[in-house]
Amino acid sequence: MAEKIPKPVSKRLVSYYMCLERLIDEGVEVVSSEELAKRLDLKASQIRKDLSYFGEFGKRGVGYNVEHLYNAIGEILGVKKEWKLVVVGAGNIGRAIANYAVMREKGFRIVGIFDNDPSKIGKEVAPGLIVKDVSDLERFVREEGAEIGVIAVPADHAQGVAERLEKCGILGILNFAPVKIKVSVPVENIDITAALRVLTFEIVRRSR
Amino acid sequence: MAEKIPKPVSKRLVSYYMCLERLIDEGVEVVSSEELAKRLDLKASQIRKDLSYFGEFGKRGVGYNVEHLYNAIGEILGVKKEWKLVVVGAGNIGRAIANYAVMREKGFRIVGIFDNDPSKIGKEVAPGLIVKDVSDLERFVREEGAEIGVIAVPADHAQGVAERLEKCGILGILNFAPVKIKVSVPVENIDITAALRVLTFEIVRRSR
DNA sequence: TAGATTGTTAATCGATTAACAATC
DNA sequence: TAGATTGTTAATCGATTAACAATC
Repeated sequence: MAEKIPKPVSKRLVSYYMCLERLIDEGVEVVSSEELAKRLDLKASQIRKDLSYFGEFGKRGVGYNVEHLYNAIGEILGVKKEWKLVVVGAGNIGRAIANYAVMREKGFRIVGIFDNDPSKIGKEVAPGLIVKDVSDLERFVREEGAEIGVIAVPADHAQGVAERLEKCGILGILNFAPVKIKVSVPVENIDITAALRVLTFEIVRRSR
Repeated sequence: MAEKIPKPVSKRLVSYYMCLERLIDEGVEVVSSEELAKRLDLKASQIRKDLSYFGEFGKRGVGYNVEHLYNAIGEILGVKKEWKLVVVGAGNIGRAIANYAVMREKGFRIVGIFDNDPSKIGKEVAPGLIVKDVSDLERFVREEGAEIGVIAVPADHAQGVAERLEKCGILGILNFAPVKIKVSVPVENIDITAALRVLTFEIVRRSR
């Protein structure tokens, strides 16, 4: 331990967590790294290695207690807590996020949504969620103690919004704008157009 | 050349393409790998190496002609063409995709959207886009010659939908459901909840 | 105890980067 | 020509995997 954790581990950790959730639903109580590997299309040794960065969670000769491992990974991922989100941008993506009920179930609660378009401000875009003026962003984030900022504004506004979020104490950013954001807090990017381009590249490549 | 292309190259290729688009907007005519690297936060030698898998695009001592490289990468990515998409699932995500105008501008045209919920079928969810019964999916895909399927259904239906799409000749899948889909065509995954979990993991990790 | 499966080490594999000859 | 920057090789770095001792 105290070893450096390879970057791909975090994504896999999330996939382990989701797989264990499913195993709990199925009523499975104990699972081996081999069985997990089969379900996730990975190597068993990779799963054991990944887990070893965080501790020892299994019983030799037996496997992993599903519920115990699930809780342990949940702890590592910061799942316990309810996270408060603000969404900046009330266009298509912002509104879809605001209405994406699954997030709430998983512990991500949207506490505010903002836009600079006067025709959008004041509108209720999801049950109980009224679009606020983005000029009120900083005050709101501080008062509500929001921790995650979701950027759903056009590309040319994304960096500016990110800097504002960073300054008022946001801990992490989920960015839907197709630009590389430079801030000191962690950023996760979701770029639908980029994903489509990677897909068409793969399609074109295979057809040769 | 004829060398195996590392997996991360495709994502970077897309980022080069987007960066060159911006450079064209800025009126820049020639760019060095050094300048590109600075903008994308990469190493210049990585960019040169990546490009070398596909050919020679620069002039030694000079750099790359922005427009020429842009077109060359566009060719590699399969950008020229207009791609026809069908969206399966007319919930929040499906509808957001249907309304995401940016995609159309980039050459991704949504030709159909499907659901199995009778209360949704027949509704117009985007200008000119009426939700169709998913039982009509196969016929429609074949007749329209749709190439890309977007899966925006709940996790437990995703694999089934994917297999149906595969069978009727879809060339690639963009999957929003939080499950690993097993088909022989290329799949790109977008999982918002998973991205949020990776983000909170990073937040929790840094706070230690 | 015998069989199974973990946790961990060491070997392998793949991707990135530095360095430099080629050449504009 | 001299200076700059590419394309490519070889060295380095990091991640994955096989193998196995530890142990349930």
